[in-house]
Amino acid sequence: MQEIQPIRLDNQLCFRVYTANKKFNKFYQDALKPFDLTYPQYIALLTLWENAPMSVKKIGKHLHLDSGTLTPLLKRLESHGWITRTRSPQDERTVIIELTDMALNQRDKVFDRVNSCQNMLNLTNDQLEACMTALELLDEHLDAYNQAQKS
Amino acid sequence: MQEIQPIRLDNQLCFRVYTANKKFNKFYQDALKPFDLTYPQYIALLTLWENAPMSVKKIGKHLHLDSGTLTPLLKRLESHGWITRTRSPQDERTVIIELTDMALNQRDKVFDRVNSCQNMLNLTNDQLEACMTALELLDEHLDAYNQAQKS
DNA sequence: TACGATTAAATTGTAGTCAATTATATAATA
DNA sequence: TATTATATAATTGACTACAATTTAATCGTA
Repeated sequence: MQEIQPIRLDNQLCFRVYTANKKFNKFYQDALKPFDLTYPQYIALLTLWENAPMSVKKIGKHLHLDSGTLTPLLKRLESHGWITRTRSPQDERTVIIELTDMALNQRDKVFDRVNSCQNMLNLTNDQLEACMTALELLDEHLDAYNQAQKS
Repeated sequence: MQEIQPIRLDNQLCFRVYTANKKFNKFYQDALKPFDLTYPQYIALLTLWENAPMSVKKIGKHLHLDSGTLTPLLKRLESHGWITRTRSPQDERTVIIELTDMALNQRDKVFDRVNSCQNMLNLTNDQLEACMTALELLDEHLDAYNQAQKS
């Protein structure tokens, strides 16, 4: 006969991640308030600052988001003047996202603000490294599980 | 003159947490599929299995969720037969959530299924502990920041 | 060339999240 | 006691997130 392991919420790693994610959201809500950006909009801009111009598909690959999430999000960024959306003349299926001058001009201001907020988190490099390592490991194992379940 | 630290998405701890959270969601979507539960519904049940009966307010304190999230979520759990929602006769403002017999009967089956899926993650106790510790630390620092910004 | 498969975005529907407001009940107090 | 303040849920609106479907364009191939 099998012994059932009772599950306590506070012991659960998933709940720690879930909670940390929400607190990070709040953190960035404060950090990004001067720019009227949400966290998902911010990470979309982050990848664009690195790689623009990009197709919606490519952005989705970087952020693990599909068009159901990205299309409205990008329309909001467009209406706020951060990006432009244009169909590629070479392939009319793809939409090319480019950064506006405003987005390029604001980049360092955003970086500056975020960096200074991050400094206020008072995490040492060692602590930060330990967190990154732990999450990378977790990521790998979750990937392996999710991959295995697809088949 | 100040040097601006460029921000790369893949280096960002927030993005690791954001990604891990989504992968955990997918993990639990698979684990909970036999019970037709979402992850937020599952953690609501977890705290109820520990503490029921509970008011909506008290559940919200445990999960860091407000009534805007909980009211519809609990209505779904009710319509699927997991819980009952009744106004307290002592204080008509509060709604008391109780578990149904079905929820009590299913508890061990859910635990069993989740435990066996967690085993498939192949994380050693040491690795699990390291992740928990890292996230607890992160939690504290995020709390400290968010608390400081309120004033 | 024409037709079937594939691909990229957009759309639709369901669910979660939070801020802000509203409705109702209870508590505090003038 | 009447009025004000406070507390609890519910509601509304905006934004994510994802599964499933739809639309349109492109590719492969018979």
